[in-house]
Amino acid sequence: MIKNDQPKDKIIDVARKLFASRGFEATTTRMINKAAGISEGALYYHFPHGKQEILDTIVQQGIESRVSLLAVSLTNSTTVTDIETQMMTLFDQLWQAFQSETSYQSFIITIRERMLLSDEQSHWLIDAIQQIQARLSQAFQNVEKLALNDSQAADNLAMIVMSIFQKVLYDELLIKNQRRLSADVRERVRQQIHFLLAPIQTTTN
Amino acid sequence: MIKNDQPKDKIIDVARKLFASRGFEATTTRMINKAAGISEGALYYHFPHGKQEILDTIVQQGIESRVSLLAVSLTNSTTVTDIETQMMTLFDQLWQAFQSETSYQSFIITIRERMLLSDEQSHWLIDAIQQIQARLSQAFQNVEKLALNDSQAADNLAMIVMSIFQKVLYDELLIKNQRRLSADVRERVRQQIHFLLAPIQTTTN
DNA sequence: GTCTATAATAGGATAGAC
DNA sequence: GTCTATCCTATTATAGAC
Repeated sequence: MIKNDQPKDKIIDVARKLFASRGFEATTTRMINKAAGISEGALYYHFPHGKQEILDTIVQQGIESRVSLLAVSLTNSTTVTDIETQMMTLFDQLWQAFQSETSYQSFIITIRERMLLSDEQSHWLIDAIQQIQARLSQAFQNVEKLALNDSQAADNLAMIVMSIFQKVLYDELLIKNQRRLSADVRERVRQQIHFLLAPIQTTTN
Repeated sequence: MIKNDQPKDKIIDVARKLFASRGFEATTTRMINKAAGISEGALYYHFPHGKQEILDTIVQQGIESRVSLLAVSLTNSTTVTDIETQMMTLFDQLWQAFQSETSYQSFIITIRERMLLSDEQSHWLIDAIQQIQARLSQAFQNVEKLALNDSQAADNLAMIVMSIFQKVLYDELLIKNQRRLSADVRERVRQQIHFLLAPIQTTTN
């Protein structure tokens, strides 16, 4: 994360912080100006359309950054030694995409100000989750160790895994306002994954 | 739902609608006055502390109403004929708690304006879900048909079931702004529940 | 208990100098 | 490209008549 000292980036940076902590409507242009160390007029030079344009820029940047972070790699191999471990790696990668202050803030803003955004902008998380889910389902089908009857079963398994992950994301980030992943929460996820996968693994481990 | 015509209730009613659709900060007292058909001064007679007091009242009422709606009944019997059916009934009950316009609106407000609320107020959903989860775990242990090794397993199963439900609630209500439960979404939940329970049911059906 | 009128302030946005 | 000064409107909240 290169801190660009250009005023435009500075404005985005302080505005993101303010929008995340106080909300878009409660943040005034004067607050942004003061925090960015610029004057009343300068803001409208960089963002002629004012506050809304700053919001759009923040949301758009955030989505782009997370989309690339969420392009997770799943080893499609049939010789996976530990599927559970791989699932936890996937979970950690997912969590990682919301770890940096910037990611976290723009995530909060994107969810909370959804009525000010386009459907496209507010649906990004569901879309991203669905894409990972599809690739997860594919990966499950290629794992011979799993006793899955058909592609429908793989779909269901992938959906359940993503539900477990997503519940944690929503609860911790959105409701509890908790950016750090506690060992406790992670352990509970691990146990659920273990419980879920154990009965459908073939006995020849 | 008795529509009370008292001005105080009318104010709460229109404010809830406005807060849900436009957000708290973007809603002015003038909008509320106009929509409620009262004058500038009347609002401050009923709510001396202004907008924030209205918000608190709405959130508090919403939590109380949902807490009672979420006091779901689980038949603790060991002779359950169809556990899957019972899970779907639970899901429908859960969904029902957010179905009425009033419930839906105050839910949206409670999540979105969480920075203006106390931790207690914003944690209610997680707490409610956890309570249902605990009773669900207990119920699972009492069902002989399920091949659950220990209480830990029942906990995990209950957590996974609630994750499946909660993901749907968040996605549909919060992100998609979709209050009606589509048959498609419900069917996907049913399949996941089936997939989850099938392998751990004893063969002697 | 509800009204009208208005005070006091803060909001977004712009003009024009430098 | 950045500043100061300011316009215009909207905001919350109150005073005082009825």
